[in-house]
Amino acid sequence: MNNMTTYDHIVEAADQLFYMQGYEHTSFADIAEAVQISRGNFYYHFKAKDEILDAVINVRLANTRQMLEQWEIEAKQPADRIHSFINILIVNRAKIKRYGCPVGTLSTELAKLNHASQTEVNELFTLFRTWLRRQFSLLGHKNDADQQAMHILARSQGVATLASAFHDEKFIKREVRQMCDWVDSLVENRN
Amino acid sequence: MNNMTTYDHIVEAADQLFYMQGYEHTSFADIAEAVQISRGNFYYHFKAKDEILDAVINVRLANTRQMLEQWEIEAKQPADRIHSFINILIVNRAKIKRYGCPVGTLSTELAKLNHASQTEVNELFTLFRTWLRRQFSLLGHKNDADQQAMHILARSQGVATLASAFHDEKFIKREVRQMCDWVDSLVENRN
DNA sequence: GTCTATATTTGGATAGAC
DNA sequence: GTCTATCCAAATATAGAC
Repeated sequence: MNNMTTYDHIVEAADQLFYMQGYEHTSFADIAEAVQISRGNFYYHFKAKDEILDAVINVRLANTRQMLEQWEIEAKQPADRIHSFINILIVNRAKIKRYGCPVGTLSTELAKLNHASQTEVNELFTLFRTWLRRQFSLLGHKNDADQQAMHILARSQGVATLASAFHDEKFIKREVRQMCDWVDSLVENRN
Repeated sequence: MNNMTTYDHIVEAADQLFYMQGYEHTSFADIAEAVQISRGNFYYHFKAKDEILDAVINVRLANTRQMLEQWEIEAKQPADRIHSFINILIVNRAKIKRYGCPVGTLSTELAKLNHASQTEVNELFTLFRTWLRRQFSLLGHKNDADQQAMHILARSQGVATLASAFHDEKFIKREVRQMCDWVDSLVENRN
């Protein structure tokens, strides 16, 4: 990946910094230092800070779509696919413990800033929601698939928030197990 | 309540603005306008912005303690008390839909700012956690009372986050009912 | 494409009059 | 206690050289 353009480097660094420090708290100076370019150089690639945010969101959207596709390929059973979703809490637990969920925290911040890109960030949530809904539907829960999707999304968000507040990885593991068990119980109930 | 001091007015306005706009995004100018005082006047009451935050947190801690005491007086059964907790999602649903949970969102923001007052904000979470733990214990779940407390805290947080992202009050009501039912099921299992 | 220099604005904070 | 005036630092953004 050494054929990455400066544009890509900026977006990549901004992505990480927005996650770790928050969008507003991250300055051009911060990003410039991470990418090792001058502040002035930014404005060749972006008109304003908002545009970097949009670029970051678009990258996240693309990555998320790819990840969801991958999970669908890797697991044939919808229950296993939902497990894959729940398991990102485990896979990313180190960062979640420090910075929370990248989607949830950005969504929350932009809501308070009343930022124009709120809708686009929430599209990230919608991506997960729609994908989960389809899996629950395949599981045989056609009537309440969307409600189950929202339910598991919410629980994941809550786990990320509290794990971050209490810096507690064991809590993550415990809740993840509970959620997976709950998904499995849905399968059994169908039979 | 007209015998409130300027100090009180500042803290009250800051409390609301920190909730609605976030801590960092709220400027002295914002608070000054809300309280109708000059910017310079702040520094008679507070040495720095951080001190206003501390004052806000202390007020929230006091209010929370009082609220928890009240719930304990109003309801004799632990299950009903836990219902009272869950029901703040309904009571405050209009604001939650717009700004999320005042505790969770502040905790998340301060974590990203790596702010010195993180610990104090999380004391708010601990207040709820300890109180809930006691109720679950009284319910007969002595062994896993703390886990139940964390579980219901996390679910509340998740509901607040998603309700805010999707601006969905019906979702709040549905999840609140589920949580209350879950608490009731714990009572039945004990018998 | 990238840099340096600089303009502009905002926000936190201080000094001192009233 | 409250105000006005002001300082200082940081942050976004622009201009123009290389």
